[in-house]
Amino acid sequence: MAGIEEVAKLAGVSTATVSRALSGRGHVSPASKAKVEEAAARLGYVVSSNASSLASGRTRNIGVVIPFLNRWFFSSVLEGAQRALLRRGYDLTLYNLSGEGNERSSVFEHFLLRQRVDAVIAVSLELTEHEVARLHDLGKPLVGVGGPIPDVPTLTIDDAAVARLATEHLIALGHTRIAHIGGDLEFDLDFHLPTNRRTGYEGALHDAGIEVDLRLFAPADFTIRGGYHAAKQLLGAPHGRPTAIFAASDEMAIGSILAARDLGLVVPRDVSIVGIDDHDLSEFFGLTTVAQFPRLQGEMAVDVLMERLEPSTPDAPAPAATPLPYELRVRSSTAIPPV
Amino acid sequence: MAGIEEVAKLAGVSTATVSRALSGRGHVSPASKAKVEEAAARLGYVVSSNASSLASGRTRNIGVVIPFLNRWFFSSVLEGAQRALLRRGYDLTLYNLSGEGNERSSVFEHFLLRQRVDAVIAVSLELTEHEVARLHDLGKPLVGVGGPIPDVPTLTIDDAAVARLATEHLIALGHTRIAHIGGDLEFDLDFHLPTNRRTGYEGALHDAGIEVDLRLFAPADFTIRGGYHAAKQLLGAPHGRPTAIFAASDEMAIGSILAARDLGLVVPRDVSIVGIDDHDLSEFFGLTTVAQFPRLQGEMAVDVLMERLEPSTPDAPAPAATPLPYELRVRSSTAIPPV
DNA sequence: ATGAAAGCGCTAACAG
DNA sequence: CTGTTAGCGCTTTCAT
Repeated sequence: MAGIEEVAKLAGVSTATVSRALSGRGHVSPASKAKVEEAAARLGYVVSSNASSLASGRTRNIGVVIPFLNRWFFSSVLEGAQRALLRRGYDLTLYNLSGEGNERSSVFEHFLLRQRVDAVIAVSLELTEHEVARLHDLGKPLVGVGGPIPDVPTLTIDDAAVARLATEHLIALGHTRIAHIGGDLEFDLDFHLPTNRRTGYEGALHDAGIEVDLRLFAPADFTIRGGYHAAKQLLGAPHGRPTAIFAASDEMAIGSILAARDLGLVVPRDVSIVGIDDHDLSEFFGLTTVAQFPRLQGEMAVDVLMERLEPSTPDAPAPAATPLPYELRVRSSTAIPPV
Repeated sequence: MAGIEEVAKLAGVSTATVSRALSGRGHVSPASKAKVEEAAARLGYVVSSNASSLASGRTRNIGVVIPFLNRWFFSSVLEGAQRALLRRGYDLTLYNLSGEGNERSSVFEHFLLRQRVDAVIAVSLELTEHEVARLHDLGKPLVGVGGPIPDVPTLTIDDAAVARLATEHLIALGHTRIAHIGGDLEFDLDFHLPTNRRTGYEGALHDAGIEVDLRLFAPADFTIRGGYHAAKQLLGAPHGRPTAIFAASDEMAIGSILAARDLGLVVPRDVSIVGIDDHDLSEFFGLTTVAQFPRLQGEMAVDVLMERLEPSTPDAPAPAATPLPYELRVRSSTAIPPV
């Protein structure tokens, strides 16, 4: 493994110049820069990130703390963040908190503190004040994705607005008996997404003069399976069956489609179904949904961090709570209600 | 941020003792060890991984190179590896190669070489000799998961045996017209899994005296959607329809179940379907499958690496190609063939 | 624009 | 079992 000294020798300059030429900080004449680059390439030289970090205090590494890896939303955010970081020459160190609670504390008490990361991205995690403070003390910027964290810049879609849009789509088609499959309480603890979506749903009904019928609400766990069971309850009722279901996630909506089929109902003729996400599977199922763009959210989180780590303009405007895009995608799971 | 010196002062010992007490290498009296730990806790001291790495040459960080994040197999392997590493106090730095080809080369030419990782786990990646050599030169152990890499210890299920087991299950039920949905060529380039599974399938047929009918093979892309379309082809044939389908992955098998339903066929009465994986969704669909355990595979990969990084016994036995467990899970998608 | 040299914070001989 | 000390490989003032 060639060191900086060898590169310096080969290029006929000092190690300081090599460092400057390769990192881009400080001025170096084009001539020396070329010589250094050529020498580095010839020797296959790559800076040691440890030595560099120790000397400079910057690691060029970002920590991403995330509760799940095997769910569409989370893996998509992760993918977006990874891409954006790689492009900028940053590494991504992953902390998955899917296990029990003590993993969480060890991540916050040890892993994140050992100076391995310059900043952290917390995905759908409600951090305690103490956790935030700990990071803050170290001067590590923190940005959240999905689920607001007090005093921390966070990227999160407007869940109420998204839910309202989905519901309004059904209302516009003429539906009035619109059921909702939302999150159960357990899910609401971590981030208030289910509540917010439900609020949007109820708001839309209310504005349309439709009374909210509590019997048309069913909780589930955001999985296909959970959505299936919830929808069976809703659609199996002998009287007053809803003509439409708004599910708080595409996976639950897909479960609802399958439940409808098993009950002999034709979607969308007998029942319309709409979800939120635009999950990978949604197109296949012809699911109408409100798309959110988690990959983009991951990328944007990186953008926000970079602006704080390497401000392009001195007056870095801290985007407090950037609104994120979403978009209704009408496919074949929604139609006018049965006559 | 407290440093080692302050801890040493507070504990009344030298920095060397602090280092030894906290890292566990070298002998320290229980008394000093206790004092050091107490002092460290009081000051909220955590070693700087950079300084430690630079001085010791060990980073306590493992690189994981993986082609997808949003597929069940891959995210499960990742999750397993992450858990196992966290438990041992290691970090995991992620390199996702899902983008274009140049991401791959930059990962191998720069990221992995900057001394940030002690070792790398390559998931379902066929590395070039050059890539392997590059890592080898740096003295970085490398272990593969899924898909053999020449001269590198690799954890991979016996795809042929797994496929054979699935097929034999169908044969034992009395099926003789057994179709196979396998990978298309594109998939075979990276790791020969599709070919191996097909070989197992054909071997089982052959041993049972059943002739392989090429018309009963359909390629797909390992997704639900792909499996759906392939199965429609297979099951839509007016004559000589297969009575069973063996899909090379659960996602394709699930697609097949959906296709059968759309064609008015009842599973398993009219057609039996079996997959490989035991995907999260398989139980919900009642899919009979051969389970593999990707989370375990990720954990085992870490075990193998640890044995090389921190040998427990001097005579570290390099496990060349550990066979991995798999298990037939019979559910409700397979039955005797229609009369 | 470039070089000399002083560390960054810790670990690992080496003594004792 | 513990302290002393010399680096680990690079970045960054401070001069020039």
